[in-house]
Amino acid sequence: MADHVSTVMAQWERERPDLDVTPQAVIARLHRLALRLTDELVSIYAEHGLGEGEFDVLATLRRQGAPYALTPKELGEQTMVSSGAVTKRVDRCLAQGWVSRDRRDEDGRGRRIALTDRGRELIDAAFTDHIANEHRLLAVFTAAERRSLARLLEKWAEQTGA
Amino acid sequence: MADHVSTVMAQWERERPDLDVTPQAVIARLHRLALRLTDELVSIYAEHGLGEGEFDVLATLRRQGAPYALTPKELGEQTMVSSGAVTKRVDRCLAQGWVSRDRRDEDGRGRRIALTDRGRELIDAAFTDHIANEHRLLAVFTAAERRSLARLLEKWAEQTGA
DNA sequence: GTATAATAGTTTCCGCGTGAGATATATTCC
DNA sequence: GGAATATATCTCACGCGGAAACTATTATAC
Repeated sequence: MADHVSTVMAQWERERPDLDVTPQAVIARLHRLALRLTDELVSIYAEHGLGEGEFDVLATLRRQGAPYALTPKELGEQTMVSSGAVTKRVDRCLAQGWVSRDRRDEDGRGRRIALTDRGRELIDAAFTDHIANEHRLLAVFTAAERRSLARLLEKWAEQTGA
Repeated sequence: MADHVSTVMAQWERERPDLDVTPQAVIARLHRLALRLTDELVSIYAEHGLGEGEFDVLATLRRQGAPYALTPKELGEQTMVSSGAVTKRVDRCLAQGWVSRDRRDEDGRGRRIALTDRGRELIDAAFTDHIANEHRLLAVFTAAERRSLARLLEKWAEQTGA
């Protein structure tokens, strides 16, 4: 039984025999898989009342270690979203009492976003479930396959410009 | 030089030594990579005046072969977006004269979305560039690595429910 | 054959991210 | 020290997709 991407590739080979569409075996599959995995991950976030953006913010702060704080700029760099998105994500976390937002005294332009106790408890619980979920999603693979996949993805990411 | 994901994993190991975060080596990398690749692909679509949604619609119709037509339902299934999104994507393509939308006589509920000549010329040009772009993005890898990566992704997708 | 259910698309409202501008504060250069 | 520039953040209009409600048509049940 051919998967969707194989079918698509066969169609292209018939329609555009002048092109070598073999890259799709990697690129199209990777994108479809990423979409599907995102759905799986998001469903766990939702069990904790979190959207993807909120999870992203809280987890990023949490893994910095005490005192669990970053500037909006750092937050944006680590989570790969625009400054406007950071503001709104933080606004939402703020409304729920998961983070605080203070002016930094060293630099009046800067802010300091920090986890509250409630935020920390929440992300600790959610992250525990999240990791269990990732283990479940990877259960298809042997340890060797996982290493191999991780290595290939790392190599690719590094090339593309980490 | 460690990549971003390695850094993140090291942070989690320090902060949450109770968890085995190794799955992130695969899952987080895959997601970051997918984001980055999407940007690269979209920039080529944009050179042809296409957004991702429009490219998706036109390419899906094109690869069906003559007469390059599908129903909105089929279009939605193949491109993994909601029915509302299909309507709007088709609206946009329609406004540019790239597709037509007719009532199907066998079933008055159904529609038939078909490529126009202009739409076909456009997607043929755009897709040629798109595939060249994918080759460029995969140039990092040896043929064996590409096969290996394709196989691992296929296995995973198949498990997750194609 | 008519009522009911199923199916195909469309519309509407909403949430979220982007990107350009606006604002406030810092820094640099004379 | 003041003007010009740079930096950090926020604001806002916009585009896009999701989900549910709605419309139109067809299929099913009796």
